[in-house]
Amino acid sequence: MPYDPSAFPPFAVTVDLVVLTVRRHALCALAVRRGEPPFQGRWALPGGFVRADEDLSQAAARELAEETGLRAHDPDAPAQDNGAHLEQLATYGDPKRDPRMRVVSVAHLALAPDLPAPRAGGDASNARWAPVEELLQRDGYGRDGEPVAPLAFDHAQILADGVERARSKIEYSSLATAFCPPEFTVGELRRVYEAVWAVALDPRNFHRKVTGTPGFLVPTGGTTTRQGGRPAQLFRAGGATLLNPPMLRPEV
Amino acid sequence: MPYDPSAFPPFAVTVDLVVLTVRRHALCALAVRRGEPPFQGRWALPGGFVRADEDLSQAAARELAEETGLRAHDPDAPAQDNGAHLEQLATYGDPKRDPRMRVVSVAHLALAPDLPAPRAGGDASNARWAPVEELLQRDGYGRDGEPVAPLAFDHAQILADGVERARSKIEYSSLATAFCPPEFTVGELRRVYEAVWAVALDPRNFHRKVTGTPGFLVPTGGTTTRQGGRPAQLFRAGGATLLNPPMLRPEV
DNA sequence: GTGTTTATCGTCAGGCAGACGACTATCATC
DNA sequence: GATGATAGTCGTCTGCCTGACGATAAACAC
Repeated sequence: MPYDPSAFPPFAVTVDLVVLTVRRHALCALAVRRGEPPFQGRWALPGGFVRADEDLSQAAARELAEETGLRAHDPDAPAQDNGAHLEQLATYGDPKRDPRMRVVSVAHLALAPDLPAPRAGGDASNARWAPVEELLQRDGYGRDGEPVAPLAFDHAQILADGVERARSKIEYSSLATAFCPPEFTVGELRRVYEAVWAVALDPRNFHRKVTGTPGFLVPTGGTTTRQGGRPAQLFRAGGATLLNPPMLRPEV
Repeated sequence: MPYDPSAFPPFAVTVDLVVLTVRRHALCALAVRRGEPPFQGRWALPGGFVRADEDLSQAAARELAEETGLRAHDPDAPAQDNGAHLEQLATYGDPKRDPRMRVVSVAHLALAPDLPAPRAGGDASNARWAPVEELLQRDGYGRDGEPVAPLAFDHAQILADGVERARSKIEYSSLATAFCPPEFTVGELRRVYEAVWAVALDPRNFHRKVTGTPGFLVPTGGTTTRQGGRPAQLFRAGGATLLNPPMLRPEV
């Protein structure tokens, strides 16, 4: 391939974000309403162009901060500093995925605790957390009665890929703690797994597994009652990132 | 983000290939020698520009065919038709990764049986299979005495990521069969695992595991003696793509 | 106090992996 | 043709982990 600037076509490169959180026992993703064509008025994943001097991960972190106010977590920093987990997901480059021009989108996956309220550049009506199950259904009505239209572009595929990545990754990594506040109980962690996998887990076996895996959880000494019932021990995420042996997802 | 063609910088988009195979009990990758600057004369991963009307996977399949003659395997087609496995790996977009201009490279991972001889556009002296261990070492000498220089661009990182993907993916998928010819023995499959993981596995436990996993291997009825010793049963890859429970990689 | 809820500890049986013995079937060599 | 080397295949045993589930503990609502 000789070097000739005219020999290759120019592309626009964007980052799109699959931002996941657990709200009211359901796995939810951040969606923003498109303000202009194409797909005007439809929901889409947040994202934007990569700037000329930006790395891809920098662009993703910048978009994440713009949309949610969350600082991106350095993937190599184990300490839970309330930043969001951010990792590259996959790249989508079908020539027809954007009708305007040739756009290659590098999708990223972010996992965040429930805390933040959406703010799409300050306009809350144009951003929301929606259950992924609702965003991925082809048509019909959401539970608030609003008609559901598929996500813009190929964002339904991107979201599905991100959800699948999250579902499989909490099996063999400690990533589920990224959905939790800095201190959390075993029950809260279990409800994360239950929401992401959409299954019910035995509380006793779950407790044995997570407390018995070295480096997964570190007790902080405190206890709390957030759900009624017996007070629970508080934990922080431990240094371990890989779970060996993994958490087993129940058969479907 | 209003639509304004001048609002985003133009990028060149390439695909780079990590093509892995197992040769002489070692995991090897395809490397090509660069014919022009930058990094002239250095080894690099094969790759090239994505064309204006091509999807990313099409571009990767085209490059793979140009470099090796291998047909890419449809990732959704379970039948082993001697095509190579091809999947997207990750995307690399550091602004300084190519000194000439802003290039975003969508790396792909290909796994192939040992059969093909390298042919970089017909010029065999500019392409070779090299042990990944040799390609990844920072300096020193290869076993043929030739001095070793690091791969061009960020290709050492890309290769390392591809190798790590392959190493982890053969744990929980039947992908190791992609390194084997259409019909193979349990011993040949075991040597694939041993080469990719660089470990020794117990032949008896390995045999029990792979023959006991439903859908992993299908006996063809034939037997063969390729290594001296008792003739071995021949198998084809079964329909299963996910191994449950997974193959366990021995502790390091 | 009583019932409800959640957390935590224990017990038991089944499945699977690692370690390793034993036997089989071919080839090379004497 | 016997002998050893090489490689494949079948079994056994033990320990660990998981799923199912009983029991106890500590809060709150009434």
